[in-house]
Amino acid sequence: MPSTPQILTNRPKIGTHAGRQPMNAYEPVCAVFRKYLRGQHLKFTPERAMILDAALRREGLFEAEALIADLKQMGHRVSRATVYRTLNHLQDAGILKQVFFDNRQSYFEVIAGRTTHDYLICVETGEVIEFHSEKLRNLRDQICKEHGYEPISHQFHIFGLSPKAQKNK
Amino acid sequence: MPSTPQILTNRPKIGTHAGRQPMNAYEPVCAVFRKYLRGQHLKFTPERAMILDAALRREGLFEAEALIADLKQMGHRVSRATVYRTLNHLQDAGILKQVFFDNRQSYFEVIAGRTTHDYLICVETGEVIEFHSEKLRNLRDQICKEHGYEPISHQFHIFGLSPKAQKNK
DNA sequence: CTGATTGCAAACACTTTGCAGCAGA
DNA sequence: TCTGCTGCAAAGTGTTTGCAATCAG
Repeated sequence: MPSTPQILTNRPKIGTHAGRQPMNAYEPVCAVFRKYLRGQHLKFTPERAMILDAALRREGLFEAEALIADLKQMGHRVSRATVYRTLNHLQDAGILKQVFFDNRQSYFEVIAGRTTHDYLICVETGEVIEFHSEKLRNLRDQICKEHGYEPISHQFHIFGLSPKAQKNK
Repeated sequence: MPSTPQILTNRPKIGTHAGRQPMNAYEPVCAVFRKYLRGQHLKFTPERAMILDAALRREGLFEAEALIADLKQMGHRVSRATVYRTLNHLQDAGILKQVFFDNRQSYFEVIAGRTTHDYLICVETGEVIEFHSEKLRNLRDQICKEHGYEPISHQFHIFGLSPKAQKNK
């Protein structure tokens, strides 16, 4: 385990990696995470910092396995178990959202400091398009109100045929 | 395997069962299924008939395991494998829809001859409320149009706190 | 110091698959 | 008859868990 004490509040230093551009500033989100951990009497560890960092470098949806691969490629040795455990904490902290598309695995998406997305999935080609709709959000809140629910999050997946798939028919 | 030849086009006779009221006429949906099977050069078997029947007696969401339990309680011996295989066919035939809520299992819902639902899920109590929104459907079609997609189906899950859960806070 | 954390491997739970015998069409 | 179907048990897979050693606060 690399020796990275409080420095981890800054983005962990890594070698060349997967070539994804950082989408979020690491520091502010890390602060959120640390605050959450403190509130839960949990600890901020180098492993958790690395996992958060790797997640923030991702764009759009990703699977736990992909994150594990990223970490390995960055030269970080973190066990699967720790990644899964941390992903749950990041979710509870409101930094990640877990998305369910199929029954084989779940996906994650960074939500802290980003606009949330919904998905258009092509059932033929597997293409996934992200979109954001204010109308949808309003509709969601309205539906919650009608049932006395307090909205927390939602998932809206549309399955259909992409233009490409339609052409191939 | 009970001897139930073409009679299976009518609802299979079963003993007392879970006490759920049949929601769909069996015959018309069975006709759809048989047509689908014929088109795919697949066969209509007593097992498939029983599974379809059990599914149609269900209301709202159900898990594969629940269906297997229903079948057992009805005194039908059908293997897990056959149930899973048949659920896939029923989906392809447009009779069932598979729903993904969590990463542990998938759920199913009968859609043939029923209005489709979306769900409000309480993250505290696990309560699930079904609702239907024409507005949502229109929004879905509009979003598809914008991206050149041809809509097939969708899933809209809202996670939040039910009135009961809010009180407990 | 003390309780939370980590890695490892085993355990889990749902689902899929290979195969030999059976049975719709 | 000719495929497809069934049940069984084994294999798969993503995820979780128990445990002993380790570490953050």
